[in-house]
Amino acid sequence: MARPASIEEEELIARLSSVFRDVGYEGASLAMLSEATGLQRASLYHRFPGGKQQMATEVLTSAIEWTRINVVGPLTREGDLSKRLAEARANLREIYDSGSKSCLLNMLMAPRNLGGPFAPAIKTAFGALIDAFAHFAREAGHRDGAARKAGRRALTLIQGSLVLSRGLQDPRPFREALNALEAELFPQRGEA
Amino acid sequence: MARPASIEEEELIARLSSVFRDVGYEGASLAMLSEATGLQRASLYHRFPGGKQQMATEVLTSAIEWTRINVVGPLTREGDLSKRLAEARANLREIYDSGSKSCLLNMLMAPRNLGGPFAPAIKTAFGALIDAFAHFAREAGHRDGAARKAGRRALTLIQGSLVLSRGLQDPRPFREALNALEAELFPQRGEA
DNA sequence: TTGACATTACCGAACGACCGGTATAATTCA
DNA sequence: TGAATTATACCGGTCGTTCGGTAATGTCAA
Repeated sequence: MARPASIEEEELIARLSSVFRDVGYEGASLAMLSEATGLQRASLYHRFPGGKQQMATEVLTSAIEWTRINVVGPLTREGDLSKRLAEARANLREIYDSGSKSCLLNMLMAPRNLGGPFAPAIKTAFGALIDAFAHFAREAGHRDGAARKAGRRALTLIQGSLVLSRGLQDPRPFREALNALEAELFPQRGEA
Repeated sequence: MARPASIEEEELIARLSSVFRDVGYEGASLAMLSEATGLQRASLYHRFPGGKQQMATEVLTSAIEWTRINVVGPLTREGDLSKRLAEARANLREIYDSGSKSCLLNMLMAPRNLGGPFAPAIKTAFGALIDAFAHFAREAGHRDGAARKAGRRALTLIQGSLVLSRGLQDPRPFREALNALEAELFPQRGEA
């Protein structure tokens, strides 16, 4: 068909993702993206005719898909609750490198802060994650309202701990947040 | 002395801060900063010979000072615990506009993600906030280790809720986080 | 097999626009 | 006036983007 790509789509997206996660959308220059991927700027435009914005969009789509599979999946499928939560937690720990890497959803929020091109996707992604956590909490014995609150809290803890861990350069907040998930999602003594 | 400044230092910093909070350091152009302040670029350089970086540094310093006075202060001074916490909460709610505005410390973390020019100040600021919350938790009856953990958790909730509230365009996570502070910092039945 | 040709992947060079920053003249007030 | 402040014009550099061209691969008829 065509000359074999020197870099496959998947790896390409991964490398672009790494840049956007590190420096954000505005901070990511074509020079950086070129260097990170090994492709010249013009070559990037061959793969992504829509330019930088398309790159970020595809990276974002890929990240959301990853979340759907590796977090929402375990939280909402059938099976042992503890195992499912442990799996989601392990996946989160890996992708955030124990808290040293930031969340793409947070890094892409800045551009034109409200109404930016990524805002709808981010909103949907956050919503899906909260729903998944809430579904899990519901299944774990929480009542509806409390389950939704627990879902929001779970995601709040994760996002906040990523901010803190990066700012303090200390993995502890992220680790503590992951460990706290169990207590957050399973009703404790005295809770409904 | 000199011609009366058409805009005072305090207001100037506030307007610069607003831009950096909205679009981050890389996203803030001198054109934006000029328009937000009503000052021409050259005038900004008269006030800030160090350029954009100095503007961001002074904005950051000002924000940290604000935090020291309006959050750390109430949390660590003497007096009724509930009143002090309520005051800190009210100040937080106001500066974050009920969750619709983002945290400067988070927005200035991106530039050269690790080892950036703002990283040390951010680290110190986060540390001071955690210490203040921990001090409060300790005073509220928590034991040392638990108090420090509660301090980290309090800041984690605030930062995470800001991320969520902005991403979801929904003030609820931030409001819930503020409301949760009491339960986080005061030992609950069953806790040490 | 071979040659013609379309398709694809990639790159070098250049574009206009805007970046952060500066020099200098005009303006404004004590 | 003289000092402080602003306004204007400009600088080199980098931004995101585009274009023309080259090399590699695939198709297919001869």
